[in-house]
Amino acid sequence: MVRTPILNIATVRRLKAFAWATDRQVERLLSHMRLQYVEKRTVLFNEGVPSDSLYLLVSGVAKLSLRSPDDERVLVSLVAPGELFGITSLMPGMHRAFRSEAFSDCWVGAVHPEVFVTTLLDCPFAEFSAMMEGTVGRWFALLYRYTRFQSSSLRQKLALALLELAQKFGARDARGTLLILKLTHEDLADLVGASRQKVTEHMKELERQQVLLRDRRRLIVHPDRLRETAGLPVEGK
Amino acid sequence: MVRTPILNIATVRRLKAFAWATDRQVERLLSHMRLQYVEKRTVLFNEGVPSDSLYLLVSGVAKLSLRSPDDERVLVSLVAPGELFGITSLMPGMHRAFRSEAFSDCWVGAVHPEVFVTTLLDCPFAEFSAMMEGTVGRWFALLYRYTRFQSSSLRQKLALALLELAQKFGARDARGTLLILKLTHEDLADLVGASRQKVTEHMKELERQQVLLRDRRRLIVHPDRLRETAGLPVEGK
DNA sequence: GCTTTTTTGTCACCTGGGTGACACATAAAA
DNA sequence: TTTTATGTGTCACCCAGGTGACAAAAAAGC
Repeated sequence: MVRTPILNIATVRRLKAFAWATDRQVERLLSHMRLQYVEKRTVLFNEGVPSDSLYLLVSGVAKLSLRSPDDERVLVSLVAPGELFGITSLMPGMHRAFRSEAFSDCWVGAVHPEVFVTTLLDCPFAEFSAMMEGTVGRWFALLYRYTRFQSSSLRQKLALALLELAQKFGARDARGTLLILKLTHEDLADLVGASRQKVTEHMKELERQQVLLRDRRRLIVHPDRLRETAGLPVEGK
Repeated sequence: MVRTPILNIATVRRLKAFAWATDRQVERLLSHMRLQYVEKRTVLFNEGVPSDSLYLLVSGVAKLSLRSPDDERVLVSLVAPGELFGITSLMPGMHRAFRSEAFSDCWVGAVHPEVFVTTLLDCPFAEFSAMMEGTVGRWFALLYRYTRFQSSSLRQKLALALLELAQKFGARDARGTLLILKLTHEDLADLVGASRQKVTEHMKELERQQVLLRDRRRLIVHPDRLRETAGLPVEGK
C-alpha cells in the first residue's frame, strides 16, 4: 500500500528545492507537475533518448548510470530527495546522457522544461536554453568524457581524449582530421591520467593500426577509427 | 611583436561564439569586454579563488588543470578559441574549480558575469545564478569528483564517494554522520569503478582506522577523517 | 521457526599500467 | 655550426587492483 505524498509548498520548502523561488512561483510550478510513483529498479529514462522532461525527486533514491564499452553499468550518481535531475532537457535538442532508474521506490514529479524555466525565470526558454548550451555545455562534455574514462583502458581513454581534441582543434585534411596543436606525449599523459611512457607505447600502436599518423609534431587522426577503439558507437552504425 | 586582434562582431561570428545572440547584444557585450594578452604558461586564475570574471578565448589555447592529492597536475581540459571558460562565475559565491593558464600565447576577453547575463538574457543575474546552481550545480559536483578520481587510489576514491553520499544522505548522529541509505559493497564498487572484493577490503580497513563504522547495514561516517583519507583539505585547516 | 538468496570476508593468482633508466631524435639556442 | 634542452622509443621490474572461488554471515521469504 502506497500513500500518495502531498506536494505543496510546505513539502517543497522542507525538501529545500527551489529555495530561491517565491511561493507564487513554486505554486504555479507545482500545478504543472505530474507526480508519479516509480517502483524500485524501474527505468525512468534511458541514455540516448531525446530529453523532454525535467524531474524533481520527491522521495526515495534515484540512480544515474551509464553503459560502458564492455557492457557494464557505471553508477554515476545517486539522487537525493529535493534534487532536480534529467537536466539535459534544459539544453536544446540534447539526448539523455545517463540512464535513470529508481534505486528504491520513489515519488517523482515531472515538469516540462519550458514551463520550468518560464515560471521561475520569466525569460524565453529558447534563449535560456541556448545560453546553457553555450556556457555549461562544455562542462557537460567533460563530465561525459570523465564518466566514460571510469571503465576504460588506457587505449580507450586516449582515443576518447583525441576525439575531443579533434572536435575542438581539428581541421579537415586529405588524410583525415589534422590537429592544429602541438601536443607532447606528456600533455596527453596528463590529460588521460597516465604515464608518459605508456602513452608513447599506445600512440605507436595506434599509428601502426592506422588510427592516426604523424606529420612532424602534428597529429592527423581518423575519427571513425578512434570512435571504434574508444568503444563508442560509430556514426552511421 | 604582438598584433592586437580586432574584437568586433565579424570576429565573434567567425569564432562561432554567442551564435544565438543578436548583433546588438553581441555589440553591447563587446563594449564591456576587457581584452588582454596572456603569455604562454601565465596563470589566469587559480583553483580556490573567488570567481568574478567570465572569459572568452579569442585566440590561442588555454588549459584547465587541477592539483591532485599527491601534488601532481591533472590536465582537465584544453580550451579552444571561441569557447567561454571560468563558468563558475555564473553561480553564486562559487570559487574556481580549476586553475586556468595559457597553453600557448592567448588573447582573452573578460566580462563581468552580471553584464554577460543581463546583456544576453534580459533577466536578473541573481535569479539566473540561483537557477544555475539548482540545476547544473549537481553536474558540477560530479565533474569535481570525477576529475579528482583521475589521480586517486581506490581508498581515496572511496572516501570521496562516501563524502558525497554523506552530504546528500547524511543525518547527524551521536557517533558521526549516519547514511540513511542501504548500500551494498557492490553499489559502492560500481560508484567508484572498482571490484566488489577490493571495496570490501578497503571498507574493513577504513573501519579499523575508525574513519567509519557500521550499525547493521547502515554506515556511520566521520567526514573530517574521510576528507583526510581522500587527500582533501580538512575544514578549518 | 526454517530455507533460500544476497551480501560479506578472504584467499591465491594474474595483468595493466606505474617507475626508473638510458639511448636516440628533434628542436631551440648560441 | 655546435651546444643544450626537450621529446620519443624501449627496456626490466614492481604493485595496485582485477578475477575466480568459496565459506561464513545476514537478510528476505515462507
